[in-house]
Amino acid sequence: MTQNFEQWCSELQTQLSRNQQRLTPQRRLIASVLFEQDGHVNVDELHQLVRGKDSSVGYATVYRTLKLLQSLELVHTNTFVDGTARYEVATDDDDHHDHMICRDCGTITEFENAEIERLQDAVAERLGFELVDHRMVLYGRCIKVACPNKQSN
Amino acid sequence: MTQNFEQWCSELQTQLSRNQQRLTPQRRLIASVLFEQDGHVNVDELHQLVRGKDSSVGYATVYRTLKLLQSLELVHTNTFVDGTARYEVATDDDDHHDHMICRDCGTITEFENAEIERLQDAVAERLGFELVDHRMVLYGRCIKVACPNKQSN
DNA sequence: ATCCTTGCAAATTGTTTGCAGCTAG
DNA sequence: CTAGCTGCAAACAATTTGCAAGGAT
Repeated sequence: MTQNFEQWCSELQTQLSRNQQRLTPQRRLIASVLFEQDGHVNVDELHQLVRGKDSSVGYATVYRTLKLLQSLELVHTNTFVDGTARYEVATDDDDHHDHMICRDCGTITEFENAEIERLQDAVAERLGFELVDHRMVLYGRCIKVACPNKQSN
Repeated sequence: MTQNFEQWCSELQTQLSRNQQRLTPQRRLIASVLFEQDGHVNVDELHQLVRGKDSSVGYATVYRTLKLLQSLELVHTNTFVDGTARYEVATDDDDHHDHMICRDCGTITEFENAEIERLQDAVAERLGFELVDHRMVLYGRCIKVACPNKQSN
């Protein structure tokens, strides 16, 4: 996480005004909550959190804002185990990361691996493609008896 | 594809009877259509194909059968571009493959890369996990001007 | 006979959209 | 003012489930 909220948000601001769109209080709030969350929240969780600060914000606005942020490439989305899309702030393009998920407790751990990314490029090239993006998710179990990340749910 | 339908289906048969479940004509039909399809069909497409051979088979049965096959690890599921789950026959565990999708025409190409798999294992171990499974999807564009795999849809 | 399975339709779930009122610029 | 935005509720789409009838052992 190499940026702070203000930097990221002013980028948002810029992008929006470029298209005659507005940085409304709701959008700013949703963005800030998502940013400080810094995890992989789904719409429902995000909506709960946002409502904690402004109970008038509607579900649809959260959806629409996320879709907006996504189209501006300011957030990334991933659909992991359950069917729900999960969102996370997109930082600098370079530090792309992937995810490792514990089959026992569902905890999502991030990691980066430049070597794998190199090989992905090589694979794509061999297949005659220019690699644009990728998604990689590893599923596993903690080696320890009790998963150290075990959560209540 | 290292197996033929009969081999795969008798495995299914075995698994089913072990749980007092039955290999009904519908299940066999759905399985066979999925097998010969050997692609990445979604439920709707599969249902259409099945209906072509037996118009009485219901939508829910296709869903239930796929879920069943999935739980027996005889099919794998992946959700690519559109929101719909796509299914493919799981052959021997060893020849796991991943997917490369063309952003232009949506064609799904399969590939295997042992080197990447090795690195995935290494990453998981470093994070303190025993790697159980993974999903990797590469998104790209054909280098050629006109995508050779271009499809109508 | 028992109990798994089916087909249908209704119910759920996650997400999108239409619209009238509201609001930032 | 006047687009763009919001909240609500209704609409959608993918998938699941309840149930009565059908079928295999």
